Amino acid sequence: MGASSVKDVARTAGVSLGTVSNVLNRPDRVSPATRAKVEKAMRELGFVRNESARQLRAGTSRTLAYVMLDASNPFFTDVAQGIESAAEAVDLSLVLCNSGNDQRRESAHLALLEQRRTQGVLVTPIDPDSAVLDEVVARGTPVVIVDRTRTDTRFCSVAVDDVLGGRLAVEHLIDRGHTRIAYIGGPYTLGQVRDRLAGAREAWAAAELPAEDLIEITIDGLYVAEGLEAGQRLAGLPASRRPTAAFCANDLVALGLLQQAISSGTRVPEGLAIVGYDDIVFAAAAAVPLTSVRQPRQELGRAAADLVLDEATNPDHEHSQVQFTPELVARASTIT
Amino acid sequence: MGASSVKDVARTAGVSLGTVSNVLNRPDRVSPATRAKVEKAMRELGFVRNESARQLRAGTSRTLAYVMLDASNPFFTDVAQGIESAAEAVDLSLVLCNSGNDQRRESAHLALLEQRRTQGVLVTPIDPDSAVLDEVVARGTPVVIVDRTRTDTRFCSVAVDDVLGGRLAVEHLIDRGHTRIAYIGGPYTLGQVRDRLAGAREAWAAAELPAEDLIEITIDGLYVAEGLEAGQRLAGLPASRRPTAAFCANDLVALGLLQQAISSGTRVPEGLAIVGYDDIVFAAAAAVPLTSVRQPRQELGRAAADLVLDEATNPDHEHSQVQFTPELVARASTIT
DNA sequence: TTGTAGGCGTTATCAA
DNA sequence: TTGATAACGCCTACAA
Repeated sequence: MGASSVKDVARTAGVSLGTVSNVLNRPDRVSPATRAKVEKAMRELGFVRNESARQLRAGTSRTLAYVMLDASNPFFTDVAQGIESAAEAVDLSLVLCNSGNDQRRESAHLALLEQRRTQGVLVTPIDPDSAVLDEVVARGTPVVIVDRTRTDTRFCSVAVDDVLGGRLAVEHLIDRGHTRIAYIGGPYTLGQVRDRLAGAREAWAAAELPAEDLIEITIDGLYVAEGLEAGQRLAGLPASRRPTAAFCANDLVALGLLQQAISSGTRVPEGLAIVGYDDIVFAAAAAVPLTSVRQPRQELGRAAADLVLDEATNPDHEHSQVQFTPELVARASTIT
Repeated sequence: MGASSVKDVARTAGVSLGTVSNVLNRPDRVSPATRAKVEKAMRELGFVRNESARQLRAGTSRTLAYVMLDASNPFFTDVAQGIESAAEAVDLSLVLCNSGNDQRRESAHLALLEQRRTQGVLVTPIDPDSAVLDEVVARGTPVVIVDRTRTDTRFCSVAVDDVLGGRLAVEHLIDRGHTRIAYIGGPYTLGQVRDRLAGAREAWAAAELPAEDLIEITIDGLYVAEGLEAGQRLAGLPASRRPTAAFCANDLVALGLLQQAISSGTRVPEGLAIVGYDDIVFAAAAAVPLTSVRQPRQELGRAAADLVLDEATNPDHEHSQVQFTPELVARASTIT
C-alpha cells in the first residue's frame, strides 16, 4: 500500500493500463461498467496519482509559490490571501514559503521551487536587486516581486507608492498642527524605510518646516520590540527636542511605540500622536486605534498573481511595474 | 533554455550522461577537469535539476507540509516556525498551505500533498475526526494533528491541555476577586472552545460559585471582529448581570473586546478584567497588555515535526498523543 | 471502447 | 574514471 501505481490498478481491475489512465483523464471514453471496476480497484489499493510522474511527463506543475519575507507579519499573510484567491480562480494551488528575513532560507526556497518547475514564483525578497533573482528568471522560472521595487525594469513587480504613503502620513500630522515629529524606521537597507522617509521629507519641506524638526529614529527592524525600544529613546529626549508625533515605518513598530507610550503615562494622541503603516487588522483593534497608511494588501497579491500567470503563459508578456496608491486611514491615535 | 536536462549538459560538455549524474551526486568520482567542464556546461545552459524526475526515481520527497487552519492568526505562524526549525535540522524543507477554515481547501491541499508523496503532513484540521484524515493515512502519508485532538488514538497529535488552560484562566480571575464573569467563545464545534469552557467551569465549581454567574457569550468565530461585537453585547447586559471580567477563547477575541471596552469608556481592568488565550505577540503589545494563557507554540510545532518524522521513517512507530501544559501570563488587563 | 509502446529526466548498476 | 542502459509512474498517440 501507499505505493500502488496505475499498473497495479490495471492488474487488479483486470483491464489494461491505458484504460486506467482513461478513467483518470477521460472518464467519458470508458464504459460505465469498466469504470466502476477500475474505481473499485483504486479504492481497494489506496491508489494515489503520482504527481511527480505526471509532472515529469507534462513538464510543468500546477502550483504557484509565494516566498514571504516574514510570515508572522499579518501584512504578508493578507497579501498571501490575495494571491490565493487569484490562484484558486485559475485552479492553481498556492504554496507558501517563509524566508523569515534570512537570505539563506530565501535562496534555498527559490532553488527548490525552481527544481519543482513551479509555474510561477512570487517573492518579497530580502534584497530586490539581488542577482539570485535574475538567475532564477534566466533559468526559466517566472518571478514577480511583491511589495518591493527594483532599480531596473527586468522584472514584473507590484508595489505601493511608499513615497506618497510617507507624504500622506506626514501631511496628516502637519494638518493636525504638529511641528516637531519623529520618523521611526530601519534598517535603511529596506527600500520602504527609505521611501517612506523621503515622502515624509517632501511633505515637511512643502510645509516649509525646518529639516531638523523631522527627527529620525533608526531601529534595527520593523518589529514590535523595536517600537517599544524607540519609545524609550523618544522619552529620553530633552523636552525641547521631544516630538509631539511619530510616524512609524510600519504598524508593528507603531504598536510597540503605542504600548510604551501608554504604559509610561503618555496620552495618545494628546502627548504623542502616532501614525503607522500597513493598516494591519491589529491597527484598528489597538486600544487606541491607530491611524495608519493602508496598502491594498489583497489587491497587491491578486495583481502579482495575475502578472506571474501572464509571464508564465503569454509568450508576448512584457514586464510591468504596477504601483498601487496608499490611503491614509485616520483614527484615534492622531485625532482627539 | 529553462528546460535543459542532464542529457543536454552531457552533450555540450562532451561527456556521457552518467558522468553528469556523477558530478551531481558523487563529485569525488569525477576528475577535476571533467567536473569543471560539466559545471561550466551546466551554468551555460542554466541547468536546473528536475525534482519531479528525481522524486519519481527516489520514490519519496524531501519536504514536509503544514496545512494551517488560519494563516492570519499569529498563533499558527508561530507553530509553523517551530515546525520549520525542526525540519531544517533534518534538512527537509517545509511548505505551508492555508485552509483558511475552508473544508474544501483543506481537502484539496491534502490531496495534492499526497500526490506529491510529501514525507509527512502536519495539519490543524477543521474537523479532527474527519474521515478524510483517515483516508490519507490509509493511503500511506504520515499525518500528525496539530493543536487539536481526536477522540480515537489512531493518530499522532500534539496539543495543549485546554481544559487546564481554561481552569488557569478562571482560577486567576477568582483569585482576583471576581464573582461574575463571562466566557466568550464559539463556535462550539471547535474542541478548544468546548474544552476551555469545561476548564472554566471546573474552576468555577471548585470555588463553589453559582453556575449562572459564569455567563456564556457565544460568537461565530475566533476573530477580532467577534470580540468587538461581544463587547457590545456585554455592555448591553443589565448592570446586575454584567460581569466584571471576561475570559476569551483566544487573543484575537480578547483584543477585540479590549478595544470595544476602552473605546466605550470602560476601564480595563477596573471596569472589566480580560483574559485571553494563546499569548500571541500582540497580546503583550496591546495598549493594556493582555493577561493570557500561553501555549508553547514553537515547541508544539517542533514536537509535531518530530512525530511525523518518526512516523515516516521508523517502522516501529507508535502513535502518541502529546499534550503540553499551558501557563498563565498575568499582565495589566487583570492586575491593577 | 480497449490495449500497446515510447518517452519525460534522473539515478544506479554494470561493463568497459 | 567513464559510458551505456534500465527503471521509476504516467500520459498520449496510435493500433486493434
